[in-house]
Amino acid sequence: MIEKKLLEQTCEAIRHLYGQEIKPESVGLEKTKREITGDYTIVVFSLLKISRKSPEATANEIGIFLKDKVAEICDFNVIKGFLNLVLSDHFWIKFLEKHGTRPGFGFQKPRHERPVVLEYSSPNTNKPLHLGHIRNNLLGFSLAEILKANGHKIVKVNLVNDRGIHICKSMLAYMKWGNNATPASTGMKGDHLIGLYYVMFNQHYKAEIHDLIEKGLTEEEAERQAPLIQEAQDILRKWESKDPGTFDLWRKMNNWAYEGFDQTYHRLGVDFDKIYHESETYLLGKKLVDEGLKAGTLIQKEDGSIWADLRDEGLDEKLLLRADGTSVYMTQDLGTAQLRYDDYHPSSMIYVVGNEQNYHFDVLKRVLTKLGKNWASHINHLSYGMVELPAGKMKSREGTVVDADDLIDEMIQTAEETTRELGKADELSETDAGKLFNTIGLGALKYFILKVDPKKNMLFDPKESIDFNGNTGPFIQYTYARIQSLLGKSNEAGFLWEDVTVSTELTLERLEKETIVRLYQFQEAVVQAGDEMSPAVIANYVFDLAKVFNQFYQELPVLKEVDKEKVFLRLLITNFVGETIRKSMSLLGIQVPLRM
RNA sequence: GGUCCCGUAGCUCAGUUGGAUAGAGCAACAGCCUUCUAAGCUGUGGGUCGCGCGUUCGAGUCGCGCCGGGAUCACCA
Repeated sequence: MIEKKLLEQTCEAIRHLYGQEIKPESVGLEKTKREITGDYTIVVFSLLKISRKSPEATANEIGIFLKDKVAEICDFNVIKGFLNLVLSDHFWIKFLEKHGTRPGFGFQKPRHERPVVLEYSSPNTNKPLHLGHIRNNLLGFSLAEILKANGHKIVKVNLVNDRGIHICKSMLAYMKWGNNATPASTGMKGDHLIGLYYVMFNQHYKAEIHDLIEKGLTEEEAERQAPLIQEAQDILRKWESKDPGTFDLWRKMNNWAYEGFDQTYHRLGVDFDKIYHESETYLLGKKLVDEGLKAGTLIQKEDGSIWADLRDEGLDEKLLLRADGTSVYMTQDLGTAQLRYDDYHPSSMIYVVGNEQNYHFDVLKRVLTKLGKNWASHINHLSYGMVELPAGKMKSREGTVVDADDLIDEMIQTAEETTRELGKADELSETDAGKLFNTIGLGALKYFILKVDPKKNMLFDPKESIDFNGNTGPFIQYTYARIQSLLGKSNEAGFLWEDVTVSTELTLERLEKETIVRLYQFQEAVVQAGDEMSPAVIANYVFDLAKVFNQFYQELPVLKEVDKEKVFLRLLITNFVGETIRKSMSLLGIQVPLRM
């Protein structure tokens, strides 16, 4: 709001000084760099054509006008073409008093009526979740929180890919070598048990291919003719014809997977409002395709298969329905999109899906548009990059994946070791200590993943990358814990700081002001994160805030000051920083401990 | 080959609608616990922002062309 005022008054200054009208948007207003005195900077280079004076003279004239007209500006300085405006301490202190104790700060945006449907996670039921899913789940959950903070209603949706050849492979291996094992009989998580058979299938399948190639077949022939894959396809056909035995096993094994997933989701702290199953929705797309064919927007080839012709849009033809009438991936996604639209009439539909499917979503939107769905333009793909390991890429078939549950265990264990080493768990009960290790371990993991720009591929080094010092979750949690301790101490010491008000003459020290300025910018960071669909904005913001506060904490006494107003002011800042850290971290799905 | 994404310090990453001397963390080295939690703070060293050309008062940021890495272009999902 102060920005708006500065922009308007700058226009006023130009009208007054040079007799020309310009638009507020065309004024170059930005935050002053940290090393330079000032809070806001107006870049005047673009105004030189109007002023017909040197950059320094122009900046000076505008500065004089603004200082005179805007009460909040107490001073200004000019460096080359940069007009640095200094806002008064009084302005910042008033801001602190107004917002410092209000818990909802940063969330004053108007509510939106229509919801946003946000799909994330979307697991396959034939193997457990891995590191890639963790990035997906954390991004999805965090984005939901950020959008909520921006006034949106959110429907979190999970689309479970519970049918197809992959689950049949696990089923086949189980029938052959499973010995009726169950999660209960083996003590394994259901999804891990199923994953075991998926790996088993691939091992035997690979061996069969190898043998067939020895016998003189080409690789392609071998892959197609191996008995195991043919048996798996047979199971798929039985499933599609609803063969009772196959269907029962399918249901049983899928339920194991769901139980396993639920545990992992619970540990990660993510949840869903609605779960769609592809087995229930995969037929719906066919109807859309039929309608498109009748309307003449789709084409049918001689063998009966149906296609969308996207060549005049720079893409290729895309198969939508096989010759035998069965559906493909795109068909299903058309159907689920329509279903989702009918269910919620959302203002937008967001899909959190890896960037390897960029093309798929491009095509999905175009086909829906072709089918006359004008809401297709409201589909957004939050495309995130792969998580790479130091050893190379993750390949599920080659066993070079990082299992989600293992990773979480490892993080919590490392947190425990480090915490005990520092002697911080000594005074805690077993349950409290356990909770703390959990909070720290998961905080480290979540922050590490979320601080990276989603669209970029990222490197995950389990040994070295997970640290508890520096730009990490635990560092921010630690800052919060110290703040809580400090506030507790202030209560013990009997500071009735809610009764005090700060006089207008009080001046801010550099670190106080820097901290307040960052708090002021918090709301903007939330909006930006929402627009860019990037929790990384929040993560990097809150680290910056915590870092500045640690300096503040180190250099400025908070409770030892004699001046009661100073104590009050610093407690106000401390409390405000604490609240902002808590809120920011909750937008990332990260908990903060009261002590650590 | 077509399309899309990425390339910033030894490593992992930030870098606001193009702005001032490109920033953090890790790692290395040197300091700071009798003082609100040292998972902290301060300091030092470390850069051809992949390369080139262009746009302009000004380019890590925008445009074009190269180089390098990745993804995708399936009757898999």
